[in-house]
Amino acid sequence: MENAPPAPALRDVLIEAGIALLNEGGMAALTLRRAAARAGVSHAAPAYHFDGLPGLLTAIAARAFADFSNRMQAARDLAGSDPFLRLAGICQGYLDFARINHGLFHVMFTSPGVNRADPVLTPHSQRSYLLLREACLPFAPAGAHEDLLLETAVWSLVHGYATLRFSTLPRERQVFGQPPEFSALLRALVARPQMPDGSSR
Amino acid sequence: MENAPPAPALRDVLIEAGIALLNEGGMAALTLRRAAARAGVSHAAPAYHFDGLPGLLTAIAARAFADFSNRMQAARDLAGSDPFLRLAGICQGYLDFARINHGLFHVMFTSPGVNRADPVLTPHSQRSYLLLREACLPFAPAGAHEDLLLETAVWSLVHGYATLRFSTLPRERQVFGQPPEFSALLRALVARPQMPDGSSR
DNA sequence: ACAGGCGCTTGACACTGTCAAGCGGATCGG
DNA sequence: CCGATCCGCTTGACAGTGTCAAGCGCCTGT
Repeated sequence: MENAPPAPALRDVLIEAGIALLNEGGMAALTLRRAAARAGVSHAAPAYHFDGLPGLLTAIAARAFADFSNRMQAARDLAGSDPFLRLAGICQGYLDFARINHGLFHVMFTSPGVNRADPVLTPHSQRSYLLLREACLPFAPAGAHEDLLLETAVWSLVHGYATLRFSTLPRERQVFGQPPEFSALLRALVARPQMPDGSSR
Repeated sequence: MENAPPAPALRDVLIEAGIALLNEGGMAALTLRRAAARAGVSHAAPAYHFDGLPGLLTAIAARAFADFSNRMQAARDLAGSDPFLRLAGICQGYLDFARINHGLFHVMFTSPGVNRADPVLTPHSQRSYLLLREACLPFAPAGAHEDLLLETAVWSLVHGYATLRFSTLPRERQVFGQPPEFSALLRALVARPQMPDGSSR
């Protein structure tokens, strides 16, 4: 009578248990057996819902991309109406997510085992890219509906910055000197006067 | 009498066995026991030379950074004397390495377990960064001996491009449309007239 | 000749992913 | 109301993994 949970609950519980393990102990702590134990089920239960460890990783990546998109979208909407500030907001959401969720970020982009062509995952990752693409649109050459070069440049720049800044290198002081803020890099890349109203920043 | 190998030979053999495993079967194929078997020694031999699996990964990363630097340097020297072409050569070497050596690239930058503060590793990774920094120097504002912003931007751009292009996404057709060549992205970033002789390309 | 240590082996342990078999309860056809 | 079916999960086993302690052989220095 009362609204029964339509989707199997254990599946979601296992995903959240996996994310918790990832946040606590990094990639090495994420284990099918540990996720099962944390969910209070037997050690082989995850194999029924996911196709092995890659399946769990893929499901975690899908959920992570959803949160990732939400964070970018929220930061963009908070930035107001200026096109550059909106794009910078997207990037700030990107970087905040990478800084706060090391483990999830690693699973999403660089962990082997994730099936990045999974039909459940791809809509979420595409939504992330579309948010960035949309924010790049005001800087497209004429009235074009895309600027593949700018998209790729911003996407590469923010992803590389996030990786080098938060993921691979130990803490701060990673390479040489204090690294500049990202918005300065973005401004160096997006300094073209194609804005609709002509405002220069 | 004859020149005896001064350094322990097994250590290097294990490193090369690990690299071979990495190239053949990716990250999942790299195992202490398999590297030992391929080197023809017992399963616990690697533990003597390296501090566990992280130690082997770190040693592999050190050697990989050396090859990485050599490749960038060779591509730069082949590019002639034009500053932009030299910087583009560095980046081309960077991207070629990432394209050809998926596994090593992953170990160098994003694999957990590598001790990136290891005193054997850091000189090699710093040499890589110094090559890029040096190639950025002609574009520094005045006669400055560094341009931290440009360095970080180029480093982030090329690393993000390499990651998104060769590593995370399945094959080609990864995002939307055919991605532009990297040199176009680089040109969008490095379009400032600070060149010593004033030539615009 | 003898002590010592370096380089490696042997054997064991806990832990991992994966598979086959089985079980319990809900659902449904008769 | 009964029995079959099937979903969701458990149980038990297996090979493979990293790691550790103990030990062995050989080479070196004294």
